[in-house]
Amino acid sequence: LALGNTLVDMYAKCDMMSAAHEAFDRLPCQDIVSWNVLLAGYADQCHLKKILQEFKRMQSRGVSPDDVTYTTCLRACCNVEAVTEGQGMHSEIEKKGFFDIGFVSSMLVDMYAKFGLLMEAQYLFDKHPIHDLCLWNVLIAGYTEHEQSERAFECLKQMQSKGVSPDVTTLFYSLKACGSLGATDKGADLHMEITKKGLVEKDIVIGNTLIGMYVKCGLLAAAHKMFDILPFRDIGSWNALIAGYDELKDNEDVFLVFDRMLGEGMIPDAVTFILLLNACSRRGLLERASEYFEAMSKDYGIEPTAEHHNCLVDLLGRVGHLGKAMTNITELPCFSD
RNA sequence: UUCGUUUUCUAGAC
Repeated sequence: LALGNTLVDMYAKCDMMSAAHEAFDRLPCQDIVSWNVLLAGYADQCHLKKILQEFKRMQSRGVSPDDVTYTTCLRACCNVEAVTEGQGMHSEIEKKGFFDIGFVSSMLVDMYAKFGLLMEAQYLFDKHPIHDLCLWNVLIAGYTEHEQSERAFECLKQMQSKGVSPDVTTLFYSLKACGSLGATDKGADLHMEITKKGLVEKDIVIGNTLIGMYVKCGLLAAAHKMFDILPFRDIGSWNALIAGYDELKDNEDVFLVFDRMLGEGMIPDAVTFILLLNACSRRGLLERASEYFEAMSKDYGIEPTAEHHNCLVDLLGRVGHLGKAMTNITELPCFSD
């Protein structure tokens, strides 16, 4: 049975849900793990209805949900912002006494935080007996992502005073909080701490986040210096720098950064083109935008998404071509947004 | 055998 469960899990993780379901049906009997891996597959695919349906079905077959089941269902609710369903799961969790389990509670707090229901998130955090690193992180992330970075800092302080030391995730959000508050000094402190721990060498993402932090603080020179001292650079590093030049320089230097990037053999991604198109939009450069838009799919095989079209429509509107903007909108494969 | 937090873009107007 363990082997069969692994098979279902493998299909589910490859997003092959029909194969997963088939493998599931072929099992001699379905235990709690079988159901859990099936549900996890649907959770990742954002099929909430399907999940709730299977969740009911497992119970009607006499299998009662465990802590893993609830964490999975919460993740599904979180993914599709299903507040009511999430609250329903929450009350079942409390009734069955699963709340104290670390995985369950951090998912629960994370869900409420992502919904922007931070009072509820904080309340649950406070009443939880054990504040592990992950529970702190979801709370800090919640405050940071909802314009309450001061509170994020308070949490960070409290966390450290309780002897829990920040990990990479904590530092990501702390840097983000510095950015949105323009807290340059705090940012520089964190930078030192990160350097001391040798994390810049270990994790490119943290270096990229530092670039972003300096940009948000309006310090382009510092951002550029950070970029220069990175041990190596990925597309995220370049994108962060391009974003910085876009935001902090009114001239066309941002395009020079892009050219330099190409010169160094880095391949742009979808985000790069959103940045470039936005940069053109702000500067009213219709010609250049059209060139980038064309090059994107032609030279790099990146299919334009709604975001890319948004940039173009915005630009067309800005330079007074509302008619063309309309044409662009109506020509979209789908105009759901 | 199954579960939790992880960077880079996300405007404009007021």
